[in-house]
Amino acid sequence: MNYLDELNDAQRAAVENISGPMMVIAGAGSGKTRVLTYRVAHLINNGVDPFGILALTFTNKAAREMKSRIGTIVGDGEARNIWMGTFHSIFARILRIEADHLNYPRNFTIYDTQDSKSLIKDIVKEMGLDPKIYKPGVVFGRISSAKNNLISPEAYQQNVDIVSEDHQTGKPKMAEIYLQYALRCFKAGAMDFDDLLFKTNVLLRSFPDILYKYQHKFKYILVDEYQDTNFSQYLIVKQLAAAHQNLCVVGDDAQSIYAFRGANIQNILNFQSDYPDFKQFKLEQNYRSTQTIVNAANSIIAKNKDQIQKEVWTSNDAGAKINVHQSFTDNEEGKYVAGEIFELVHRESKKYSEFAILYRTNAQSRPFEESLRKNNLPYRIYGGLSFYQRKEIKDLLAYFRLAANHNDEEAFKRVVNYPARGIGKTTIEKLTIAARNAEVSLWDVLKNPHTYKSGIANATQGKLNDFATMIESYAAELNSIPAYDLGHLIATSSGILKELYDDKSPEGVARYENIQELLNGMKNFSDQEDNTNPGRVFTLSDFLIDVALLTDADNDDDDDNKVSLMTIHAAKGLEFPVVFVVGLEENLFPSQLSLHSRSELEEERRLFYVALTRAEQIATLSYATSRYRWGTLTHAEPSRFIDEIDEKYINIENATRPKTPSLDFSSERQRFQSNTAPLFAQKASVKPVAKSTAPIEASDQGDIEAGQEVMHERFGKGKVLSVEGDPANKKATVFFPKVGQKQLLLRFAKLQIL
DNA sequence: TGGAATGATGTTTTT
DNA sequence: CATCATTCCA
Repeated sequence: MNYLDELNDAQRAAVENISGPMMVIAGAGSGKTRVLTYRVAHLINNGVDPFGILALTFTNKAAREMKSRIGTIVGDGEARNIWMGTFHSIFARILRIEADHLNYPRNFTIYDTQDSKSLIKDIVKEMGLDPKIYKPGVVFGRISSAKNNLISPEAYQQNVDIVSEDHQTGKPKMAEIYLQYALRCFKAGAMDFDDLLFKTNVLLRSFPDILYKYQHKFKYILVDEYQDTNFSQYLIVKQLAAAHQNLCVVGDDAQSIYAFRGANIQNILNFQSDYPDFKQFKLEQNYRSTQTIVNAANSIIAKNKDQIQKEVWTSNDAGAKINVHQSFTDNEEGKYVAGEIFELVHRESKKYSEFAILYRTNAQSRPFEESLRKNNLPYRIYGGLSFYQRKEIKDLLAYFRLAANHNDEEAFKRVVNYPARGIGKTTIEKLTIAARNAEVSLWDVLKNPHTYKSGIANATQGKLNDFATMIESYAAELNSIPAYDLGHLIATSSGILKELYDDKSPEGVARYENIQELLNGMKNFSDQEDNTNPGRVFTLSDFLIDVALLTDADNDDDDDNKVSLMTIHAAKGLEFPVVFVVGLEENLFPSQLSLHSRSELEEERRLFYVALTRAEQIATLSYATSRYRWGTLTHAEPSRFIDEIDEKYINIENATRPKTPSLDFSSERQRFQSNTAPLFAQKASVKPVAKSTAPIEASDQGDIEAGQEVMHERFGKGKVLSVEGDPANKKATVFFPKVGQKQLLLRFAKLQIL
């Protein structure tokens, strides 16, 4: 049981508390994952059946990693049987098992956001409403938040407050759209992301025997990132935990950053009233970051009103001050960050994977990509347009989906005429009209043109029949041959592969490669071994169950040595030695959409807190005074969040002369900027701070040879062991008592001979 | 019916 | 500035 020795008192207490309701408030970097992992292992070591443990995480990746770490303690065989995954994937699994209770097919389709919006667009059009008023994104958001608050279409329609609100915003038909949307999803045998939680609630509420079954199946329930659960998730957990009350929730109110999608911070604050006899554990010691970073982060979060009192502290070194860097444009910001990374890599032999660039919005990644590429710095972008959202991938997946579920209309519309097979707009229109009149699916009309009087010409009906025959031939193999074999067959015989192969444009080539990549992934999927069931064939049906809920973060090539670029949301739960938080400008971070209310601004502030606390050793904050936004150059003010950090933790890097009306954005300009005008001239609260340490005068690199004592800016005193390489690229191996042996390029390392 | 050209339109964050 | 969507032409 030596794993208990690896825990501090608070962590250990949480791990050893086996039964009853409990809440762990875990400050940033306080070893939350370790506690969760060890707690599950501890349960199993104390005789709890892994099949009876339900552990809900925020990402599939987190679940996978946790499972394998538990496996190293209790054995993989045991760990595999834990029900561990995201809310969405776990309850999708349960919904498939129980689908017939809800009159859904077992192999129901999961609509992603694109599918949902496309369906809403159709509905708005069919209802003859103005798509400018009923924008798909807005309508979808409204429906989504209704579902997350467990408001059914019927309840929505009857809710006076909601309906009058819709009238006030000029969208009186919202309730009807919601109703139609739910109906069409049902007819298509599809659930959207929110349905996976909503329908789970329906299932548990409407069928007491099913509720009973899962209550007694899951004797121990753990929920990670509890601060980011919404009402729908909260109620699922509450119902499931009601019988045994062995519920452990872990979270940090200071890191709640998903209120925009319905996450309710009240869930964490209300835990006490739901479970009056609960035990609370606070993890307050931070093992991740330097004192400077921890203290700076604390000084920021202190500005928020809504929070649970806690004191995050660390016994780590003080560490370097947080640099605050100003650029003139977004492009220069990119150059600056790439330059810093280049220098740290060469001067301190850091690995690329030790760096992260974090931004507020995905659109900000471009200048960083360019600069990194120019400097030959390998990088990986997380998020953005996910692999699975690319057109070519969605197209191929749509064939899979349609084979599994002929009523999946979003898939149908996507591929019925792609690649082009002479089924045009008018034909689709005829199909649609007939389908809506008879309240059946497009597929039904296609198969029975006479019954539904589609009025489609014979020649065209022939083409439709060919299409149907093709899809049905795929369907016949769905549960028999390996996923890869059928996937490859579909990609080829549908004509998609040829279509993309013939496109020799760079984008076309990239698309072709993406399809290949998907097929490679399917090959891996098909080839996996099921230890409990040797010889099992992993079919396309199996593949489809997983694929809808996969995200980019689940791609496993993160062992490479690359700089990470991602939004702060995507960085949650991760940590890096060196972090750049970029684009710290008013109206960008905090986002201008958040400025209307205190609670939204507080969420932005928590987001900033999350960003800063990702850093272990070095954190740099960066902003530009102007940047391209929707095509035009716009002026930007430094973010208020910079002002909010206690100034003793930051180091304002480059003072600049006052802004001039005539803007010259050439990079040359940086050379002029050494002048004296204080940064934030118009913001009285922050004053420029002198550099904490005098820069070390670099000695002429030619003089450095083995045996000498040298001084390094960051590593301190050291001894040169050897020097090698051609004169322009001399590399020295230096031993520093503080940090050990390092290889340094003399071109970059500012070494001073002592 | 299909493809190319032109216009409008929009940027928060994600399972 | 990009993507998308609609329109226009062959």
